[in-house]
Amino acid sequence: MVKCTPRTLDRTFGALADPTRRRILESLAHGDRCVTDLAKPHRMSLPAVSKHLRVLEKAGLVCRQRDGRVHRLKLQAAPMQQAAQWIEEYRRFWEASFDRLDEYLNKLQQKEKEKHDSKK
Amino acid sequence: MVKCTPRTLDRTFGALADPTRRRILESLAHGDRCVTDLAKPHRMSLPAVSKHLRVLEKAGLVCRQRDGRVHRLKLQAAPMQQAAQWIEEYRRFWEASFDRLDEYLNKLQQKEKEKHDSKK
DNA sequence: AGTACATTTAACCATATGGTTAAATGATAG
DNA sequence: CTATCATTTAACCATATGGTTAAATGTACT
Repeated sequence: MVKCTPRTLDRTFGALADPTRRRILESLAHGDRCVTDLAKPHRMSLPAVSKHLRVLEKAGLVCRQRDGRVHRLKLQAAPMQQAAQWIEEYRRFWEASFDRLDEYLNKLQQKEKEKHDSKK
Repeated sequence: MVKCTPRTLDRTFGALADPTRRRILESLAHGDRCVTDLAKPHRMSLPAVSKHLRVLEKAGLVCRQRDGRVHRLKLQAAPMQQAAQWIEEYRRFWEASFDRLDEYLNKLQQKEKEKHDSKK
């Protein structure tokens, strides 16, 4: 269905591994923005943000539409789908671990209850 | 529900951004393995694999159980859940883009058909 | 034409990453 | 006790990453 080379996953996960870039994507989820606007909330220089945008662009997570001198950035979430699919393969593992956690917590609660009962 | 600091996501996505580490996780999905076994399929030295394992361990994606001189590595997929949740926020965007792709492909097909019809 | 704005490029720096080989650690086997 | 096996640590190297400031580019305004 979705073609997925390792390189693509490298770039996608790599792009998502930085908090600044994730915040940029979050901004873009609320609508297209230009570079300056995207940079505003971050305490770093414009060129730094510009670099982050290039990383996102190379990962295909963002595209850009030049409109005069302002660049309008647009979220392109499609590559995330592949990442999500990759992760999805492991769902049963974390669900299993939560089942074990549940089990553990239930046992703990049971013991507490028994202790409480024995005091009466 | 699931506590999720940015640091955690950094480490999780960062760990997943390397193909060797993803292959290691895939191995571990089939069962626990020791370091030497995990290293075998990779064309790199044991210390290199050892480093990757430490990255995975710091990200909480793997835990280790020393049994004599062999270390038994075990998959711990729980941190992936947070990553999956983060990505999930963007599902509507990639679904929207696939809708647009569908639309586009349908139009294309329609045009082809018209061309074909006019030739008759 | 000249100024101001949006953005990138260039040059640089510190630290992180991914790999190597050689040596150290720690456990097992003979 | 010694040799061997599993693994890590140390020291090193090349390249990547994430940031900076200063200069360049390209567009808009008057």
